[in-house]
Amino acid sequence: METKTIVLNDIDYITRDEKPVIRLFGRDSKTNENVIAYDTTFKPYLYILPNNLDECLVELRQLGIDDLELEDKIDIGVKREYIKATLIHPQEVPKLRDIIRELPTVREIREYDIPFYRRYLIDKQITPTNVIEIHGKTQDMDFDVDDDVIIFKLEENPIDTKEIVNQNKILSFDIEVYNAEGMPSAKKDAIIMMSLCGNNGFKKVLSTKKSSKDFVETLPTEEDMLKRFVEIIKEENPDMLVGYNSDNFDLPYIKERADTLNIKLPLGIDKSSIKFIKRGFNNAGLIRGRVHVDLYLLVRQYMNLDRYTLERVYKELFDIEKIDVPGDKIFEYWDSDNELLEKLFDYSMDDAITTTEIADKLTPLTVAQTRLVGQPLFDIARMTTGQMVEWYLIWKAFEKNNIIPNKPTTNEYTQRRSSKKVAGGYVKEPEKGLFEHIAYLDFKSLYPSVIIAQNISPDTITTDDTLDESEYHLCPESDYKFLKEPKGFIPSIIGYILDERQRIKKLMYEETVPEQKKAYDFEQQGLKRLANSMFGAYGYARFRWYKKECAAAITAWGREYIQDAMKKSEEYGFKPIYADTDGFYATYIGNLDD
DNA sequence: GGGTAGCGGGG
DNA sequence: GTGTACGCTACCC
Repeated sequence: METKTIVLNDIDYITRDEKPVIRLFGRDSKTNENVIAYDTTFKPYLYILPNNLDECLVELRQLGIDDLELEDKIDIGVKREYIKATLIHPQEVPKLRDIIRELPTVREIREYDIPFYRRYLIDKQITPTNVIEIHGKTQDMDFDVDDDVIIFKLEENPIDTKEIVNQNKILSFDIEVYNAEGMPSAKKDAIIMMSLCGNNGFKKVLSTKKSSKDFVETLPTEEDMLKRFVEIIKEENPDMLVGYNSDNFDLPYIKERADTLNIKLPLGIDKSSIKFIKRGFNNAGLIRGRVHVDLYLLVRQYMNLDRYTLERVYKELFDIEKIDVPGDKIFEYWDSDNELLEKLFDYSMDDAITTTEIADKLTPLTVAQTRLVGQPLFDIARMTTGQMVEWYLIWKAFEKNNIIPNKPTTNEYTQRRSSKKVAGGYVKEPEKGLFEHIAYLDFKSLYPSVIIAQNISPDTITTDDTLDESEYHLCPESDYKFLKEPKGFIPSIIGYILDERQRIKKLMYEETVPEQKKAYDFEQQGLKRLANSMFGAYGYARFRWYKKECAAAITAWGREYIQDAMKKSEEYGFKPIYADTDGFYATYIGNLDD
């Protein structure tokens, strides 16, 4: 048996002999070769809570489901016995679950909608972007792959070494398109330039026109340009392919152009073309085995701006104006064949360069979040913070033997959405006037602290009126009660996140190697975001652990905390003049010489 | 006020 | 893909 260590970039599954085959895509951490490790042993499953265990087992066997085991799992604080039904193929699950759900002996089904590759990552406890140790042998499989890709058959579970790679190789790309008739259409408007820029210094603009600029490479036709584009991506073999709005513009355009010109686009490690995955209201451009990140989505998540154009974002982050060519004039610059064309080359190059610079600044946080949440970087880069919280909790639920709550049905979802909104933080309108000796006092992570201190969790909320007052926390402004013991699922996880953050911050301050110091900084930022998003998630209608009462209790206690703090400050000679949620401004009116 | 249509980024 | 989906603002009645 051989052992390899790979940086885990991506994961999927394919079907062979009607059985699923998990594929881990990675890069050998020593030789840098591309590796696909496959696992034929992993099977899909779901949980069934029976009304009548024995009868239910009979009914399931009648359906031909005979790989059945009994397992104790905790459901929102209550231990129950579930039937774990293991199936052959993931695509059976949606078909069978509807039948199983309707069986008279079945009370409820669980964990029937966890994508197969995510299930694998969770169950094997391996994390994308980490270094993974794999055991098995180099053995061919009928994957269509490039010659230099190593195919590896897993014979044991992969092991997460927890080792991380601090610097990812980034290659950004951008295209310019002929647009004499307004927004271009890929059916008729050619791609005129394709720019590429790596964080290793690689810079190139491909075009069908000539230039004296050394970064320009001229190709005879658009077809040749597209082929060269594929070639460069294979040669550079980056950890991350980055574009700006590339999910919805560049990649769809490139794909449609290739289709129109009737040429192949073997960008994936398995020689596959770009695929589009429907995610919400827009596409995600997937290049198999490589990680495509659309920076626009990260920028939307991390920055709060009036507009999110590349220019605006670049100015905000670096305080430098980008080379500008008005979008609707691009075809005029192209047709000019004079210095305007030269300016267009510069503009095209600059778009890719700035994209790389922004990526270098923002993606380390996304990679840190990937490692915390344990899902693929491709997915994390397209998740909202609420979804990240959910997948983090799903991972933790597995660790703590908690069964995962179901996603809300459409009915539950619309009900939640239409129900009255939870009251927010306390706001004191600012007092008019000019004040001296202003102090700002605020709570460090107010809501996470409230959740922990009051043990606010779906599994600790109680309506039991026989309890003694000493046994629960009573929420102000309402009669919600939360048990003091045992520690709730979510408070214990937030507690862990906050402790972990303190530990990482300590490491960060002690660290002397700048690279590592930065890595710790991104990790603690990721943890902070996770802790702070937990409150919002309680009120997010699509959240599996949604609990309006918890959200309401958190803000109610939050209001109490801040108002108490304001009162207390008055005893020390302060007069609060403005407050919002977790902090307030106060003017010092006591004697400063005291 | 409640409801829905439209839009973001990209050229 | 163990598919089915955002969140805000403008404008309407």
